[in-house]
Amino acid sequence: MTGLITKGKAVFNKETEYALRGLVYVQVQNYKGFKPGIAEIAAEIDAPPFYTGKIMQRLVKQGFLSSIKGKGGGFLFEEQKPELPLKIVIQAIEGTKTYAGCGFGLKHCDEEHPCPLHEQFAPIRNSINDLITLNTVQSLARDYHGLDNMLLGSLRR
Amino acid sequence: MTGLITKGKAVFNKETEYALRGLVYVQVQNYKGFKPGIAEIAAEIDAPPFYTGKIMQRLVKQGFLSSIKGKGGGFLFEEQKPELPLKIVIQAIEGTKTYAGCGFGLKHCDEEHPCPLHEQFAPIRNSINDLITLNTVQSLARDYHGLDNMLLGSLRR
DNA sequence: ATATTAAAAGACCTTTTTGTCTTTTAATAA
DNA sequence: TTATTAAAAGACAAAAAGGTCTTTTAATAT
Ligand code: FES
Ligand code: FES
Repeated sequence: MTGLITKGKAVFNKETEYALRGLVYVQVQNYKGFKPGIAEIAAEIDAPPFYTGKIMQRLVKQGFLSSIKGKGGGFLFEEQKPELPLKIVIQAIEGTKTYAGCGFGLKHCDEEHPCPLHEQFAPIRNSINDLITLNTVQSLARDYHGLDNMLLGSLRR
Repeated sequence: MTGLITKGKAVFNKETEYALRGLVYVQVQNYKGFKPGIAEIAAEIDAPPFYTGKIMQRLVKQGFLSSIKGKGGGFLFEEQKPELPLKIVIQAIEGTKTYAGCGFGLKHCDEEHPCPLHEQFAPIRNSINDLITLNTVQSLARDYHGLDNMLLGSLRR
């Protein structure tokens, strides 16, 4: 039997999660003067190493960050580049229609053609959009300042 | 090349969308005294007919609604049953952890171990949970009262 | 130059999701 | 009883997501 009672869905897909965590980790290390490599990134963000490599390479190809091959190489953000909103990354991976459509799955979503969920759902969707627009890889990396581990017990004050 | 720039992700997966729309459509028709069949449901909710059949059957097996075989048959909600919150359906299909975890994909999500998104994300997640807990198949069906088409131009007043 | 290091490219594979279709079972109608 | 109708069951398959691994390319160090 397939379908009912599966594992449970996250907000973003795995590739997006790994990409976001990877980018933030790179920026955290960059702020400390380091350029992490794939093996280190994968270990620190708890992602499959080879898959992490593939994802990081895609991000470089998209121009989100730079990489250096060979000894002493790794990944880094060019300092002159503007901050990178999470939304840009998410949409590059999941498509531009992410969190833009009707929660009920209808073709059109607007005030003229609202589904029964629209009034309650639209503000939530707007909040999500604000969240991923206002937060950047850099702002999250700054939040991690001074922490040695991204994965557990992060921002306790 | 795979991965970057895909189609775009909806809030729920397809099976969940079809299930929710199908259930609401059945309830709308029940309120009018009809018991729709698979072909009609699929057409009205804009879903693949065979897949719709499979999904409706799973929902029956889960006990969310009843079905009657043979001539004059179709799907119906037993009137004595309590209203069915969307969340129950969603979790039966997508798993109980849906919209429960960290938006950043971390293993733990609580006030003691917040990721940099937690403070902004947790209230949004709570709103989503409220939305799918408070709205039921029946409440949405009542919202559709008097409408002949679930798919376009629905609740204009 | 040569060896070493590390990312890039890309082939390949597994699992999950989504979807199709045929056969079987149960109900009703003639 | 027989034909018809419609859901149930389940095999099968295509597409997408997730993941692995090998080979190639580019940089550095000796
Ligand atoms: S029409 Fe459904 S959320 Fe806007
Ligand atoms: S810890 Fe990330 S959302 Fe709560």
